[in-house]
Amino acid sequence: MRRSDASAQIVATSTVENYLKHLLLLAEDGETLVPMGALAAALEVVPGTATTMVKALADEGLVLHRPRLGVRLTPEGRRVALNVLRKHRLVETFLVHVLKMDWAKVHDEAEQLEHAISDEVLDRLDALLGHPQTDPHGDPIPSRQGKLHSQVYATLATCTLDRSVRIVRITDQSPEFLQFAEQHGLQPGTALRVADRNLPAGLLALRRSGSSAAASLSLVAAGKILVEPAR
Amino acid sequence: MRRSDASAQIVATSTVENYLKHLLLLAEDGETLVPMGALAAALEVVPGTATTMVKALADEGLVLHRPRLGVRLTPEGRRVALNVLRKHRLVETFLVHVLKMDWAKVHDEAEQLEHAISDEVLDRLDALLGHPQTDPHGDPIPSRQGKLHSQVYATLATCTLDRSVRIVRITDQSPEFLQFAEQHGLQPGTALRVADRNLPAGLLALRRSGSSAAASLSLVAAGKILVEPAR
DNA sequence: TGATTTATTTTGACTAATCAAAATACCGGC
DNA sequence: GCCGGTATTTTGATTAGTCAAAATAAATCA
Ligand SMILES: [Mn+2]
Ligand SMILES: [Mn+2]
Ligand SMILES: [Mn+2]
Ligand SMILES: [Mn+2]
Repeated sequence: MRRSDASAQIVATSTVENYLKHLLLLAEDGETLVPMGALAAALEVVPGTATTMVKALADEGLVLHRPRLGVRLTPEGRRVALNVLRKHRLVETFLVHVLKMDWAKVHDEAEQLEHAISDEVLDRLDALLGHPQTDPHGDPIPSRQGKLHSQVYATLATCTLDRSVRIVRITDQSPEFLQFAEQHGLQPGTALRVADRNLPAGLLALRRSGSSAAASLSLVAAGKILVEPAR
Repeated sequence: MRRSDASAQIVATSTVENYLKHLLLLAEDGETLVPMGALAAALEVVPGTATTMVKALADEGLVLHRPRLGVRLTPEGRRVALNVLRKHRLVETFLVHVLKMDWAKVHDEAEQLEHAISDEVLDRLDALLGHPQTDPHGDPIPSRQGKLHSQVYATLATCTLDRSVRIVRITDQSPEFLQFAEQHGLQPGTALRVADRNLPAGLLALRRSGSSAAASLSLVAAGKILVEPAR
């Protein structure tokens, strides 16, 4: 007795939710086929496990499995995935802005909470936080209607030299990197410019706006920091 | 490689946490043996399932199983159970006081969240809420140190006639009863008195303090409302 | 005491999720 | 068109948690 009309709420286990969410993160557009190995790596399971699970998800109509080629979300799977991602990012925002938690710790916390909060709590959190567009790391929060407005940005590794830019997003969510970024004041909102790039050395020099303080950063790290033109 | 010293955090699944929490609720003192059937009923599983699970918990040192007599928490099991109960009741308090949710709905919500929040989030919620002693239903919140101060109260069914009393706790957590109680202003803090008791009819008449409004209540319902002398 | 009822435990089977390791398909190079 | 390497799938086994139904123990009644 399976239901699949629009009104029926899918009852997904947290394992299923995690598979769908990671598929969304690995192919935001929803068209690209995600290779099984990439999905398995993201979920930290062996490839065989991912294959088995994906076939089950395909039976439920949540994903499309092209054997040996890859897997992608169906519209229904995407709907569920967007809702989980919205919970994840709103929870992170709550933890940082209301509970004042360290932004380096909230990802792991939200990894659990995203499966435990109801849609009603989600809505109320959203209202309490003033309907934020992005989470503390600058990651866009899917709208209630399932729109994920994901722009393409330059990074500190690619932006124009000596042009003032503002940090909009940190793409490396690991506690280590976030801790490091915070210590150097590299957070969404920070205005700065790249004073110099030394490609052979793989280094670049930063200058904070309205301050003479300088800092240097590796090209690899710089590539994880998305920016937009300031002002 | 099992650890069981004080510093080691037990890694309990949410199933295990639910078993331990319900054992605590069924025998707050921690001495009484809980019959297997009572535990199974509370968890909504068949008795055989409870027996199997209890034997596993006994192997982990979380409960003491006296075959055919019943089961009770060990000190270690009680420690875990108190922490889960603290999470449950602080989450309920947060949902009502901060997110303004209906007090009839928060129990089911907290049933999931109690397994998803970390001890750090717990502490921060506690601070945000001003270290509350009781949840919205008047249920006592175990302290961080694991003290559960559970007083013995009179109920509206047993308290002195025509003496002004204050509601301190509603023991029936079902949405239906809580909804009903709210509609009649029967919430912790409410001051009132029992104007009359008609035992044969199983009815009693209430009079709200500072108002001439009267209401009648069944004895069964009245027994679920705990009160203390007002003032 | 013996029979009947009730509570508990045991047994066997099932589902979801996982891993290890073997089998298979596909790729690029020659 | 075969060969070796890589990615994927398949197979078989394991763990946590559950139920149905049979077996057993204990309590109650005659
Ligand atoms: Mn998760
Ligand atoms: Mn984030
Ligand atoms: Mn629970
Ligand atoms: Mn409560």
